[in-house]
Formats: sequence, structure tokens, C-alpha cells
Amino acid sequence: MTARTKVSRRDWIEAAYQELARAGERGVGINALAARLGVTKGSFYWHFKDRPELMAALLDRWAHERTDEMLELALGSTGDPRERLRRIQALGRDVAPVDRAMRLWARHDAAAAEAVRHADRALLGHITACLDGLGFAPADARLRARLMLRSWIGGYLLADGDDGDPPAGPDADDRALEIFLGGTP
Amino acid sequence: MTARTKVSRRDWIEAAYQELARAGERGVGINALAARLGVTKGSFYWHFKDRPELMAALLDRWAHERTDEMLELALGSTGDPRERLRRIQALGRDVAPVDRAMRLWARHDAAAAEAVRHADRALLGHITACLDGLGFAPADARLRARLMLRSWIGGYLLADGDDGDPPAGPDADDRALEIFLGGTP
DNA sequence: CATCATCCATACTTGGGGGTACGGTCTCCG
DNA sequence: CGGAGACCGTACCCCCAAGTATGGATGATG
Repeated sequence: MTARTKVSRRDWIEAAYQELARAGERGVGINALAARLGVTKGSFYWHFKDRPELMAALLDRWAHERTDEMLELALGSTGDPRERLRRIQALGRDVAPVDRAMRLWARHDAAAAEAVRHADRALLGHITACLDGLGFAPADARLRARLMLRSWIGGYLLADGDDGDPPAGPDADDRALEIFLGGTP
Repeated sequence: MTARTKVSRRDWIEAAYQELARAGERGVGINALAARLGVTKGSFYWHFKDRPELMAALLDRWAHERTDEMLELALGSTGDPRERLRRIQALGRDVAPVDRAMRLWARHDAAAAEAVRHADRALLGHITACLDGLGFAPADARLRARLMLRSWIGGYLLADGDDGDPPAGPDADDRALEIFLGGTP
């Protein structure tokens, strides 16, 4: 199924990255990854000094992915703030698993915390810029941006499937966005 | 300092509860708790069959505490929806550590997940009722309530101390509440 | 006083995951 | 053909936390 030749360092990082997104930081185990890759620990300790080196590589990989996504956001074809916000929401849905894992990891790891802080600053900057473009006062825009991000992150820890209404609306995000923009859809 | 006589089952639960709030579910260790209580594991395995029994007791303790808080909210002296929402916010700040630990725990434990679901249903009901009282349409009230709760939970995983503005406002919660209520403070 | 139940200390075993030592097998290149 | 280095399997050690076995200390009770 996978590479027939050899297991590269990049393969290890990729597999670990998927496990990080699936089961969190503590879910990244050498033995488990080795079994998943069809090798043993001997392979791991050839490519890496120890587990911390792997985790550091995961941090790098995540930071780069985030940077790319940020650039994609910044260079987005549209200039309409509302549409940009919608794209940020959509992007957030895709990266939810890794993002959640990173934030949980950041709660007991200084390096991860710094990486998340850095990424959040950039993301908050993007959102705030969109709100500025929609005419909100700077302070108000910052607060609203923060609320939007928090609401989005809160979805990670809130079981979403047990309100009262069965539909739950596929366009609930759009309605939520309008609420944050001051409207009453 | 504490009880000089003997360490009761309730003492174990209380100490474990504090550790749960401080370091999460995996932070609840028998040895650590024993040292903290000034005894050894022999005491633990006298009061409890095994660790899962302790964790189940913690679930019960949390559920009861939540129920009490809910009742206090329901029987609150004021009938003003805005004030009630403010009290929910304030209460949330106090229980943040345990709440966060419970939600993280619920991500890999069915029983904890069920307990959190149950509590969230009740809390969402309270918030929705307040919004109903403020004149929001039922569907809108539910969505706003959910957004408020998510935003509140999101604070658990968002490092809050690195925006651009130094003040960060002590009354940021009030301003946030007004935003969720459709105003533009 | 003798006895029984309560409560806990001591010492042990067990399982899992990180880490290490070393030997083996490829492939490439001279 | 024959090393040399890349890559990995095997077996092992270490540490930690859960769990167990058993005996000692204490207090109430007849």
C-alpha cells in the first residue's frame, strides 16, 4: 500500500502528524507508529535522536502548514471581507483535528504554546482586518475577532449533535457569522 | 492541617477532584494523591476497588456540583435576563478549571462525555431561556446560546494575553455579552 | 482482657512505552 | 567481487504507575 522501498524520515513525520491529529500528542507512540509503518523502533532511532526530536519536527510541520494556509488566505482572490471570513471558517473546519491537538498539546508544552500563540496572532490579525474593512471600530473589531476565534475553538470541546432542533442547519456557520457581524438573520 | 484522624473515602475523592481540575484526568495518580494525603496506596485500595471506581466517583461529584449550580441559577433572585446571563458568565469563570478538565476527559471517555452532554443541555436551556426573554426568536436564541457557550469554552484553549491591546479590559465580558445580544458597544 | 473489624504500611508483581546495543541485510560504488 | 554505509530487526534495560498480598497498628466491643 505505502512506499515499498524504505521508510524515510518524512514518512515518520507524516504518520506521526496523522496520529497527532487523531489521538493528540500523547497518542504519538513510537511502537504504534512503527507498527503502522510496517517497521520497528530500530527505524525510528535511526532517523531521530529521540521522541522530543520527533515532536519538534511535528511543530515545524504544523507551523509551515499554517503559514501556507495564512498566505493562501492573504493572497486570496477575493477582497470582499465577508467572503474572506467565510473562507476562514471553511478552512477552520478542515484543520480542526490538528488544531485541537495542537492547542491541547500547547497546554503543557512551552514550544507548542509559542507556536500556537504565533499562529493565533496572525489569524486574529486576518480576522480583525476583515472586520475593519466592514467598518467596525478597531477595538470593536479586535474583540469581535477574538470572540469569533474563541467560538470556533470552543466547538472542539462542545459535543455538537444534541441541541433541541434536529436540522442544526448546514448553513449554521453563515448565520453565526452574521450574528458576529451585528445582524439578526 | 487536615483531618488528623483517618483519611476517608470522601477525602480521596476531594483530593482527586482538585487534581482533576489542576492537571486533568491523566493527572489523577494514586501515588501522587496518597503522598498528598499523607498516606500510601494501601489506603486507596481499601476505599476503592480500582482507579476506574475513583474516576466514576469524580463524575458523580462533578454532576452533583453542576446540578447544584444549575439550581442556584434557576432559583436566582433576579428575573432580568441580562443579569442572569452575566451571572452565568461569572459562574463560568469560577468553574473553568474543572470544566475544562471534564471536557478534555470527555473526549476519550464515554461516561464523561455523557455527563458533559447532559450538563450542557441544561446550561444551553438556561441561556436560551434568557435570550427568549430578551425577545429573540426561538431558533435565533438557540443559535446565539450555542455561540455564547462555544465562545466561553473556546477560552479554555486560547492563550489570552497576547492581543494587540494591553488593557484587555476587565469588562470585556460585558462587551462580549452585548455583542451576542446584537448591540455594538 | 481478648477479639474482631477498620485502616493503612511495606513489599512485591505486572504491563507498557521510551531508549540502547548490536547484529544483520540490502544497495551502491570502486 | 568486496567493502562501506544506510537502514532496520531483535533483544534487552529502565522507569513509572496500576494493582496485589499480607501483616501491623488502632479502636470499639463483649
